[in-house]
Amino acid sequence: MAVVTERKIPTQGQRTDAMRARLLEATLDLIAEEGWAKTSTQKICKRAGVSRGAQTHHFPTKDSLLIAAVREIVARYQTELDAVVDEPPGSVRNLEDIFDFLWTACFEGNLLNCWMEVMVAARTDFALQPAVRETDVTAMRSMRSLGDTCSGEGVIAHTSPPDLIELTVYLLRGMVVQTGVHPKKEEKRRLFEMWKTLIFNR
Amino acid sequence: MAVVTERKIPTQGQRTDAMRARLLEATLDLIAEEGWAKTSTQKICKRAGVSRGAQTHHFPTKDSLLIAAVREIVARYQTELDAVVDEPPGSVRNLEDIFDFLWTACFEGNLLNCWMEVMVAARTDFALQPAVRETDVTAMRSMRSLGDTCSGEGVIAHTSPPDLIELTVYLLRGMVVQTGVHPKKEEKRRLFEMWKTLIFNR
DNA sequence: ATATACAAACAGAATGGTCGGTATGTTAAG
DNA sequence: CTTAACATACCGACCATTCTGTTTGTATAT
Repeated sequence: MAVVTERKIPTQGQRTDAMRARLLEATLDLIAEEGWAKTSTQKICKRAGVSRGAQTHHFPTKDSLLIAAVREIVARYQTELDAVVDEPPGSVRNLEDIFDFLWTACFEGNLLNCWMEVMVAARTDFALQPAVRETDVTAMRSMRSLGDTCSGEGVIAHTSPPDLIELTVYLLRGMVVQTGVHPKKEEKRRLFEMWKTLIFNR
Repeated sequence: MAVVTERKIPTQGQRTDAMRARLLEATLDLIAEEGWAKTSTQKICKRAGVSRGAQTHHFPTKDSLLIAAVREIVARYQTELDAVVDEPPGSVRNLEDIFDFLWTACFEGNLLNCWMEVMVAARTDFALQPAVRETDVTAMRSMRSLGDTCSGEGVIAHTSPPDLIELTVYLLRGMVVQTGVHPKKEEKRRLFEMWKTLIFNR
């Protein structure tokens, strides 16, 4: 009844949060390392150090766990995005800098690899498709909006910064998939610089 | 021993060829419809109307069948490519026409969907990776070489037609993956036209 | 006759889901 | 404050299904 500021034993809410976080972390690791298809609930439990009973308690079905993982992926990506938005507070952003951020966000870490796994899987998994479509639409909208407030330098007729950003996102996604089997990153970097040249250096 | 020109009963070579073709056809259909992960040997046999014994005879392991399917996919794509190369015999090709061909080759049929399934799967499937890498490299080389003999119009400093083609391939691959969960093809078409504008109309 | 093409049954492993049981946390009455 | 009643967290085993690969047997082509 009295206000208890410190707790020695974890409350149930904390326990659920911790358990869900551990399961999601293991799920994302497995998707990144072994791919979507080989990610089974049993492996997830083993990796997370969680009993199968606990997993089924928090996520009754495999789909519910995977959908939660999908949302976790885009949530983390959105976090990276927000950090960029807030970095220069109020300053005018450079479209070229946004391109470079998209590049690093694509090739640092394995979030994008996870996301490509998810998108390809969702094409033929109708239970997964709504969540993937919804999250991808909002993420794409966030990235496009990065171009709303940037300076208009390098803009050519009939091209808007948001459209250029979306184009770049597709380009980078195509690159990152191919990198999975043929990791020549420098070659991709060269082509990406050429793409920037086409836009900015006329 | 005598030369037999007509055969009422199929020779063994014909039988094997027909059986392998049926199995590969069913495999490609399944990859396109249900995705790589859900493509099992049992479903393949059922769809091809082939007993499991026959399948294991021609493809002792699942990997051998899938690798054959991988090669079949690029072989069919290469066929489409060759048709374009031979179409205007000796004439100078237009780079913009090549772009349009890449677009249609990407969004007509489901070969590209199959290929994206394969590439994503190969990232974490080391048994598959060599075949996928090899076939992808040769296919990319073929596509790049389409730009060798084309007219140089629209070429900007430090950009060569082969490089522009490779960039376009990555872009289209990123688009086709996203189309699997969000089939707004007209929007992609609009962006693709913008892409061409950036390259050709300065 | 012999090698190949095909068929069918079987084995062993892995998967996702369900279920009974136990421990721990939460709440409210005495 | 204690304690009883309840809700939630967690555990491990079981089940039916599906998977790949092997093996044994039969038919057909050479």
